[in-house]
Parts: sequence; C-alpha cells; structure tokens
Amino acid sequence: MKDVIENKLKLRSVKPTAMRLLVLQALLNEKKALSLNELETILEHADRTTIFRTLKTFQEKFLVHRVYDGSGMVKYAVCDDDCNCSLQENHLHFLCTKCSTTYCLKDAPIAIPTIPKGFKAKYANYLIEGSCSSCN
Amino acid sequence: MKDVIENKLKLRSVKPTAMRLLVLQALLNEKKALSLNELETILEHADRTTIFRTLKTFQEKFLVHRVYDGSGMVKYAVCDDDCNCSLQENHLHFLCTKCSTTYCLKDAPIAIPTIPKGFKAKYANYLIEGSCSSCN
DNA sequence: TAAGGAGTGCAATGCCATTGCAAAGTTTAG
DNA sequence: CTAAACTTTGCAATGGCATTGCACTCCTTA
Ligand SMILES: [Mn+2]
Ligand SMILES: [Mn+2]
Ligand SMILES: [Zn+2]
Ligand SMILES: [Zn+2]
Repeated sequence: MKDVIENKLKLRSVKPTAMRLLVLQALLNEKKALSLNELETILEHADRTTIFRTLKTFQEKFLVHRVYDGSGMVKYAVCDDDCNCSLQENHLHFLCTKCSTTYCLKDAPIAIPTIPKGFKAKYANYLIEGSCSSCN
Repeated sequence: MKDVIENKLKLRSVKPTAMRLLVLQALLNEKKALSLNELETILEHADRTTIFRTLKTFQEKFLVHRVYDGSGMVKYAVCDDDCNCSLQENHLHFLCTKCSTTYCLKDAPIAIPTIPKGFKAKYANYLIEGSCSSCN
C-alpha cells in the first residue's frame, strides 16, 4: 500500500514527505471527498496549515481535485493517475444530506449542455444532492 | 416596474417592505446572480444583515434560489414566477472567470445522470466555468 | 560542511455567513 | 383610538473556515 502511494507521488513529481504520504493515504482510504476539517480529525497530530498546503501542492500537480458541494467547506478527492482535470474528465459528485458524505461518481460521465454563442467552457462542476444508499 | 416587483412579492405572500422591493429590484435589474457583497454595494445605504435576512425570506418563498459557483460567496438569482425549485427546475449556471459574472442559463435544462442504485436525487447544481461572450 | 531551498508548525489575519438583541414599525384585539 | 403582539430592521458580536507571515527544521547539493 505504501508503495502505491509513493508511486502516485512519484508519477506527479511530488516529493514523498511524511505528511504527504499521510494525507494521500487518508484520502485513498476513505474513498470519498474529504474536507480540511475531516482530514484534520483523521490525522490527529497533523497541523491544519500543513494539510492545507499539502492539498494545495496536490491540486497543482493534479493529484487531487476540489469538490464544491455547497456545504460551505471545500472537499478534496484523489484524481485518477492519468487525470488532467480537463473539462472532459470532470465528473459527477453526489452529496448525501443525511450523512454528509460526498461521493465522486467517476462512472457517471456528465454531459456538457449547449451553452450560448460566444461562451467557452473550461471546467464543469456537477453536483447532485440527495440521500445515499447507506442512508436510504 | 414597481408593479411588477410588488406583484412578484404578492404572488409569494411576502409583504412588500421598502427593503424587499429594493433587493428584488436590484436582482431583477442585474439579470445575473448576485452575492451579498455585490448587493450591499448596489444598495449603498442598506444594511448587510437586512439584505441577508431578506434573501433568506426570499429563498423560503421560492422568490430566489442560491447559486454555488465556487467563488467562495453564495450568489442569489430570481426564480421564475411558477418556480418551486424542484429537481426538474434546477438549471445550468455559468461562471465567467474573467468578469466573475454568474449567469442563470434557464434555457439549458440539465440532464440528470444515472446515479448508483439506492441513491436518491433531490437537488441538482450544475456549474460551468469559462469565459462569457462579453469577455471573449 | 556550509549555504540554499523546501517543508513544517504556530500564530495571526481576513472574509464571509450567521446570530443576539434592542429599537422602530406594523398589525390586531379590545 | 390605544395597547399589546408581532414583524422588520440596524448595529454589534460571533463563528467557521481559508489563507498568510514568519521563524524553525530538515534536506539537498556544491
Ligand atoms: Mn471527484
Ligand atoms: Mn439560476
Ligand atoms: Zn448518506
Ligand atoms: Zn465575462
């Protein structure tokens, strides 16, 4: 498992510091989008700022993507290895309003609707709110 | 014009106070989603809290809907007269990253993708980021 | 082995949403 | 008409989360 994580970092030219391994591991373990607060709780002795900056680095290297689920907190989820966070790769996210879990639904490709003449799309964020299978 | 606004309020059983008329008028004039800050700027002498609470009332009565465009600030846009903010009525929003304008694209109905078994959708928020026709 | 750069931790700041409370305005019952 | 009850408003305070400044530690490299 540690190898997998180190490889992921290497693949994106991010130096594998202790903190980075921990953050990436936490995100991979949980298999869902996590907020800074949630990560802080999971990584008990890690400093909030360091996690924040780690996530910033990860974003720049396309290791994670941000998820805006309207909960007021930004969440973060791991990208696929070949992800470039391009428009085509943007996928559906689902927020369960009962358990507050935010799922990456990568299998549900999102259709880009026709937008008015002269508009150019660069990035798509499609969120569905409702209740998840665990909560129903 | 004032009649139109008063009618909109009446239609939703919201008492037409001075502040409510001003806020609704501002939203209708601008024809785009506005943040609390933007409204505060437009309505120079209005108190932020009062605008906030006015918007809260408006939301409860389906006079406006919130727009989450990832800018960090919630924006608000006027609903159609017959709107109930149901899943089917949720529409596309477009954020121009150059001029920070958030458009309601009500003519672009959004397709609800297939979600996993056991998941129930209640609300959809589809945002596209890019550049608008004025900025291109 | 010294110097430069990268990563980290703590404290401080900033920004926006939200709330508490009292004053002002409006409606309603008597 | 008038007082009580309710609604709306304004100001000040609070709270939550994102972000930054700065100094310290750690690692790399010449
Ligand atoms: Mn995702
Ligand atoms: Mn809209
Ligand atoms: Zn759930
Ligand atoms: Zn624009």
